[in-house]
Amino acid sequence: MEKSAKEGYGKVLGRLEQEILDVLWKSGPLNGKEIFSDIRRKRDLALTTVLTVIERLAKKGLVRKTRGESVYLFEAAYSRDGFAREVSQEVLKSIFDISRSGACASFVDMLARVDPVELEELSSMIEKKKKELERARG
Amino acid sequence: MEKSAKEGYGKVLGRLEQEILDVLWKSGPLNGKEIFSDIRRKRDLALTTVLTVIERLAKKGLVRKTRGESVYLFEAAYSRDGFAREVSQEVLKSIFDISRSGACASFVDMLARVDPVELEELSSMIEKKKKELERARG
DNA sequence: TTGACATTCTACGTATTGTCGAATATATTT
DNA sequence: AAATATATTCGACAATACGTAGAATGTCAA
Repeated sequence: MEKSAKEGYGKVLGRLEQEILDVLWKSGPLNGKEIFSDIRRKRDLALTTVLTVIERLAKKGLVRKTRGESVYLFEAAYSRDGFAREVSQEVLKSIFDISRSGACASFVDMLARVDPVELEELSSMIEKKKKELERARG
Repeated sequence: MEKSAKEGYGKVLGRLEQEILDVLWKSGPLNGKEIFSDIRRKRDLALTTVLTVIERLAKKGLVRKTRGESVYLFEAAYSRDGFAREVSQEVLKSIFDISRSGACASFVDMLARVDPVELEELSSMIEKKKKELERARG
C-alpha cells in the first residue's frame, strides 16, 4: 500500500487549511492579515491565497467570521479537541464499516507508537464508558 | 459541522471504488464482467465505467490483476482487515496530529455506540499492548 | 477626493472520482 | 483466414476539492 507516500488515504484537510486552523487554535481570534503573517513566517504565499482559504473554511463552517472594529476577525468554530472528535467520528465510522477489528487493532497500535502513555488514558475512558453503559441498562 | 451531510471529511475511497472492493472481498477473484454484473444488480452503470475504476484500483495497488484463461481476473490485494488496518493507520495519524485525546474520546464513543461488546476486546488489546511495551523495556 | 488598506471575485492549475463511448486487441466461430 | 463476438484500453468530459493569486471593488480616514 505504497500510495501513502504520496498523500495518504483519509486526509482530513488540505495543507493550508490545516495550517490556518492551527494558527487559530494557537492564538485566539485574528484578522486576515495576522493569520497571513503567521503562516508567512514559514512559507511564501500571497495574502489573497490565505484569505481565500480562510473564506472557504468559513463557508465550510469551520471558521467563524465576525466583524471587529474596521476589520473582520476569524476564529476556529470548534476547539481542537472538538474538531478531532467530530472528524474522528466520521472517519472511524467509515473505517468501522470496512472492518471493526481491523480498526481497533490499528488504533491501539497507533496509539502505542505515538503516545504510549495515552494508553492509560484510553483504558480509563473505556472503563468509564463501560460503567456508563451498565448504569444506563441497570 | 454540517458538511458531513454532503460527503464527509476523511472519506477513504470513492463510492464505486468501495463497492468494487466489497464485491471482491465477498467473492474471490472475479473477472471484470462478473464484478460489473454484481454491481449492476444495484445500480445502472456502463460496463466500461466499472472496468475503468477497477483499473484505477489496480494502479493504486489495491487490486491485483492476473491473467486467467482468456480473461483477466481481479482480486483484492489486501484483506478487508488488513486494508482497514492500513488505512486507519494513516487516517488516525492525521487525526492524532490534531488532537490525541479528542480522537481517543471519539473512538471510545463510537465503539460503544456501534458495538459495545467490542469494548471488552479493546480493553484486552490495550492490556496486551501494555505488557508488550513493558517487556520491550524491561 | 484621494490614497491606503480590507475584502471579494474570478480564474487557473492540479488531483481525484465518476462516468462513458470509441478504438483497439483478442478470442471464437464459421 | 475472414467474420463476428468479446475483452481491454484510451481518451474525454463533468464535478469537486484544494492551492494559488491577480484584478476588481469596497471602506475609511486624512
